Amino acid sequence: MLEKTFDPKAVEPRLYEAWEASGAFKPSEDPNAEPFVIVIPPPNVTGSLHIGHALNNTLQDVLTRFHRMRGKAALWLPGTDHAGIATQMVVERQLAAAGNIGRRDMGREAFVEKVWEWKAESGGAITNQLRRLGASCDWSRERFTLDDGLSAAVRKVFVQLHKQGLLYRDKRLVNWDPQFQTAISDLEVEQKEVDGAYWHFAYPLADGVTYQHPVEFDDEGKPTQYETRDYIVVATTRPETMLGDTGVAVHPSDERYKDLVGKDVVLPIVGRRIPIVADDYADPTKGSGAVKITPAHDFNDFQVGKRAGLPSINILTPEAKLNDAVPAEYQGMDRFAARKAIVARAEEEGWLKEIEKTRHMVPHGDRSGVVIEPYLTDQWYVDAYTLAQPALKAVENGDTVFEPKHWEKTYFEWLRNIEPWCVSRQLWWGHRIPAWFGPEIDELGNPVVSAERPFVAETEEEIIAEAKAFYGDRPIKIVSVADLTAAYETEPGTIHLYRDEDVLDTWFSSALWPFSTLGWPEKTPDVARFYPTSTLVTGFDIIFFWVARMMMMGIHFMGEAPFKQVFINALVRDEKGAKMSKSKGNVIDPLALIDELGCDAVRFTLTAMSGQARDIKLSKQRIEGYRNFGTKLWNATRFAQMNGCVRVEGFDPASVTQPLNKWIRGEVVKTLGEVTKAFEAPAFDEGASALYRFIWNVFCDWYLELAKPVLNGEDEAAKAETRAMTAWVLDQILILLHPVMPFITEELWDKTAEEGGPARDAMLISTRWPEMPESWIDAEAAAEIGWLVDTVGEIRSLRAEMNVPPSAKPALAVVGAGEGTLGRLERQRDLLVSLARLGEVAIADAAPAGTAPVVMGEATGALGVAEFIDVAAEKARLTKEIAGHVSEIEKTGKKLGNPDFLARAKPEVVEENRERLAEAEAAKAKLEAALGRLAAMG
RNA sequence: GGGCGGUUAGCUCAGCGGUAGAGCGUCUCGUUUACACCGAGAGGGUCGGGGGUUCGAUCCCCUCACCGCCCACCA
Repeated sequence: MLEKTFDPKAVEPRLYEAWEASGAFKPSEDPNAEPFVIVIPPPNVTGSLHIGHALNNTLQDVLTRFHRMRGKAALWLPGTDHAGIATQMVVERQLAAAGNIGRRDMGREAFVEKVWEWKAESGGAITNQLRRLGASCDWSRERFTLDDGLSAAVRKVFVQLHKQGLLYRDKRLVNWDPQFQTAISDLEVEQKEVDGAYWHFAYPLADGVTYQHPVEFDDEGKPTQYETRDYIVVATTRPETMLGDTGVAVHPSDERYKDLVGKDVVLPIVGRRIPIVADDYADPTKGSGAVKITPAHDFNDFQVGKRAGLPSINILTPEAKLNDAVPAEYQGMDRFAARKAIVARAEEEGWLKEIEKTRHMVPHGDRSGVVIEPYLTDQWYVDAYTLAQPALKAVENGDTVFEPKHWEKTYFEWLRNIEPWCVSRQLWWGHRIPAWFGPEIDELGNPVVSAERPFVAETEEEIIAEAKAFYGDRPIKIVSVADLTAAYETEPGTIHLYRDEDVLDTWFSSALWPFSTLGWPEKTPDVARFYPTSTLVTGFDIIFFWVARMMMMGIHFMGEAPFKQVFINALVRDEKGAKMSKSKGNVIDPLALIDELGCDAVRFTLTAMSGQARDIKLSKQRIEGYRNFGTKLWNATRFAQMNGCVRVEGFDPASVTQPLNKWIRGEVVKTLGEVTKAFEAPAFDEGASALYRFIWNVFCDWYLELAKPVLNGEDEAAKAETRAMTAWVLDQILILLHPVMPFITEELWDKTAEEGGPARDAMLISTRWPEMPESWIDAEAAAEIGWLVDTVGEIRSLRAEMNVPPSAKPALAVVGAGEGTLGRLERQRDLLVSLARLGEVAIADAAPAGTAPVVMGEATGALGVAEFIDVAAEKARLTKEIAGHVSEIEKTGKKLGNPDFLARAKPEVVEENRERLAEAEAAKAKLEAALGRLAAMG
């Protein structure tokens, strides 16, 4: 006999092990089985499971289990990401906290060693947590972005893209993170609104030039008064950048400055003469209309500088301190200290014209949190524009479909405006770029050590070969950067190549995930069988970072989009709707919830709430509700057990004769259809609610209650049929619920087999999803049980309203029953008596005195409640009910009285309304008759 | 500035062209041998405002308001 409640803690680890040991997590090797493939969004290898992972992975597991049960070769491929910058940051912090020397002092090799140590220490945590979630991943195929196979894929992709001209080295402005001292991509920049100011500076004109500047205007905005100026005003939010100014731009059509174009200003502090240029970028309506140009430290200015032929002067070190390109007194000064110093000096020297306080957006590194500097460096770029075109097309033409569909707009928006992707990072933890540099060759064929020439190949042998082709007969040697200077001196005739120090953006390797994990570039059976994958389940926050890039790389290298469907799941928030964060302390730990309420409850909650394609506000109360749902199922099974509802070998649901059993059979068919459709879509919430409704509100509330009198009755045939049916329905419930609540269902699958009946062929996880014919839905049985349920509901409601004590068993007289109703009444009499707690049930010609009316379809029941009747209360009740019918009659009557409605509405709608009107009129008549009798009595 | 999403019962949300729904909470009743992590019943909404289309609008269109998010923007 089952315990009173399910004990998840005792069961979960045991079942998980049993599943894994059985090989159920591996895809079927049946060559005829259609593949169903999901690649996991790889969590950070050193991370731990948060509620967002729990949601995302629950949905993936629901899909995987569902399709596995449907007979597909289901593969859920797990793995982890090395998460370059994030992991490096964690380890650096740990080193600092432990009072260790920093990474730069430690050196690259030692530092990377430390990171691997940290990975070894904490790397298993996240995958073990996925196991606790019940994730049925094929662990035998687990991958890590830095393992050998994936690293080979990364090298191959880098080299091929380079060969195809889709990956190149370029000197341009990048988003520079001064804390990590690396370039980051546009996506890793977060705009934050901060308090700032526009500082208006007067730059003096060179050579004594002056001009007339308008200072007063009439109503039409025409200048009425001018003043003579020997300076031009520019405004900036970053005063320190003025040290790098190489020009001032005005709009070509700006009358105010027309005569100044071509003239110079003398840059204060620096004393450099810089030209005033005309450029469309300058907006006459903003500020003074003149804008200072710092090509080396501003993205717009860089473009202006290019067009106007202005030089770029870099004034910053990688730490964002002023470098030796600025006057000595500012060298080595931090950028923010320099800002203050320059403003102070401007004020002192009288060229600070105005300070305009403002709030504006400033770029910050999403990991470091520090202000990003545009910085001029050599980096590797991917030609994202070219790769984006087929990726756009694949979604436009439906090869890949987003669910919900509106996310496609987001995807399109980004890809249509895509910029070159900077993929090199000045970090140590990641895939080292397979590029080596040698000296450039001048016109005379002599090496120029000061100019780098890149060679790109997968191996050093290939590099040497390429270098030979380029440098001719000279001896060629690969050395480390550290040894480079010494090598030049000791081996002057030799060409020295050294490897690029940088690593690749983490997302570069993630972009290959759907095929690199299958073994590509090797031609493995997995690549052939499992690419492209079926559904990607992920959050909208990484559509750009990851989804779009996988689409680009997948199509480019595999010739086919990596997924047929992209399911975007919501973001989980706390119950007040706030984003969870450690600093706010509102983080919900899924593992704590699993400990407390069981994995199944957490999974069901997340599944049920996943319909919200935006925010999920998670509350513990909700999870408790679904824990209760599990208990309900547990106890229903327990009830079945207590009543000998054992599975019967060869039982055929088509053979049942009892209306009750025919009815529940039809309900099972309907539920199977709903759940199957929902998980195929997928529309997880719909599947969850169909299951919940059927199991609790249909099976427990009605079928089992209606089965009780049968199981306690004398009719042995009906009893046997109902027992077998109950066991069968329970089996179907376990199967349908298994993808969402795998543990409790598997446990019950096992326990119910202990009570006798045929042995189980397999664990539930490996059991096939059923198929049932529509013909199992019996309309007559459904109508009969529907009638019974309605009648019971009516009587219960009436009893409650009239305060009939639960122990009282009033008689029921049925008036006006036709042939059909009499038959139903005969067949369902026992159940009606039992569920409505009635005494005698008789057929009568008229309602006896002292009864209250009950609508029973065409017939009327007269419930003998004389002793409980409070005439006034009953009058009020009847009057209220009649009023309800009257408003219904009015509404429907009005509709049916409208010729336009009759002419234009669909016939079935008109018919439905006619029926509704007739029913309401009949019910009203019955109740009015009862009210009349009551009046006569009272 | 551009875009996306939202506004339905006290709360959290379904529904998305033909009688307004669920869960939780609230109130009343209940020791009917599965379950109090339960059962029975009840109350509770002019579906954000205003227009329009339609025989009919919570649902489609327009518009306004408010909330949230994404992208762009540091003169």
